[in-house]
Amino acid sequence: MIQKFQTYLKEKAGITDEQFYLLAEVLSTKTFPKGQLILNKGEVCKHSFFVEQGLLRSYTIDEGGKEHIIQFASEGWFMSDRSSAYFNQPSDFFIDAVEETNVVLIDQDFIKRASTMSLSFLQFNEKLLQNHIRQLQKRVNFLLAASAESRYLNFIQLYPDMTLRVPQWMIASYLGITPESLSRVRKELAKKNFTPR
Amino acid sequence: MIQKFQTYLKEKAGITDEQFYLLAEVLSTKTFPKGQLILNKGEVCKHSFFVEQGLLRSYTIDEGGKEHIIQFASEGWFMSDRSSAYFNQPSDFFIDAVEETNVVLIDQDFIKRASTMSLSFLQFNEKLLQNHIRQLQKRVNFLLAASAESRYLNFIQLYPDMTLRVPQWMIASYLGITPESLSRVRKELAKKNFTPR
DNA sequence: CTTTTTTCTTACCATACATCAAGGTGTCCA
DNA sequence: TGGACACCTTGATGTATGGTAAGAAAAAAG
Repeated sequence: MIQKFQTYLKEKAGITDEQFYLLAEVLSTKTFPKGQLILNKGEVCKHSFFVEQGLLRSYTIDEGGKEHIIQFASEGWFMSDRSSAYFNQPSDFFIDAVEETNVVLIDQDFIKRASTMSLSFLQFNEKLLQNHIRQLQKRVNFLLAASAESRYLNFIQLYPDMTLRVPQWMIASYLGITPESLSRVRKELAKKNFTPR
Repeated sequence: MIQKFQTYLKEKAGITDEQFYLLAEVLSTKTFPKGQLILNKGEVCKHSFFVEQGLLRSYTIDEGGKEHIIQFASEGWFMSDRSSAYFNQPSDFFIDAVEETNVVLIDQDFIKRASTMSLSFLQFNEKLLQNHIRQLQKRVNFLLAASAESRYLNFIQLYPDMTLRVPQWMIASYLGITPESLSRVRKELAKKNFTPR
């Protein structure tokens, strides 16, 4: 199943159906059951995963054994350890499937082919990187500046779908607080008659 | 003064002296006195600044009037609001000069010319973006996972020069703690006979 | 369905870090 | 050269968030 990916590339990167047909040679898909580990820390990340259906997360584990979620990716998003793939270095983090997930596997070969084939793909790729930087910078700023409560409010505004699909303790981990604290934050918000959804 | 920039481009991006000569047309330099505001929040960032000499910082200011430092840039580093420049959007943050600073002004025109002129420049540019992402991701991870003390230790290890040139309250701001807390963290480290430098 | 496991909540207490306030040290420059 | 100003330190106290533990609720498994 690579439909969404094809549509995505057509809309965002100007890849025609003919071009996609040629590129598809080096594409494959894979389905991971819920909970499946996809990238282990220390491994070199060989692929970027485009999520057709399902939900992935990347995370680190600290010395105390605590998980810290770096990123989620649901339908129409990419997941990868970019640094690991690009610099061919062991990955700093783990990737696994939060739900059963169907992905398109994208390797360096695909990127090269697509870049040579289409200028707009090259530009699209840069745009992806620029967007990633912007998103990370905003997150750093929030972690520096905002309270647990406003980080949570920001999260549910940015990712309303995640809020419904992901267990709360993962959201807490993404926000940099404990599940207990998030529970308390939500209780406080409820008091102030805040209703999500 | 654009010597360092020329050397930098030669070494890192494979730009020859002849190429540089051609590109230099669209370059200019500027010197900012200590404390000078270079980019105001809300302005569109038109340039990337290559620091020849001196030190810049970018930061946000929250509703409470508190500053949060996003990044430092000393000799041989770039400073910019990439997102603002790339997406032509108002900047989210401020940039100013921590010391008197001499910069090379780089605009989109330069990037375009250099990219057309040299494939290796194009690649170099992507590498810059990839590096930026890696650095930001590590920072997010530290903010999620590490205590004030270990964030500080990490900082002085990564940026020993900054530690000497930048007032402590700015380091505290970068780390996401108050100057008072940083002072106490240092006191504790001194007790454990930790000696920087 | 019933059982088992995971997730969420709540209460109590602990702690890291913030805030406020004051005093000390250095640096700049009039 | 002396005082204004920026920076750093320290102490007393406050607060947001963490840790632990237990039970409730929900979800997954059998």
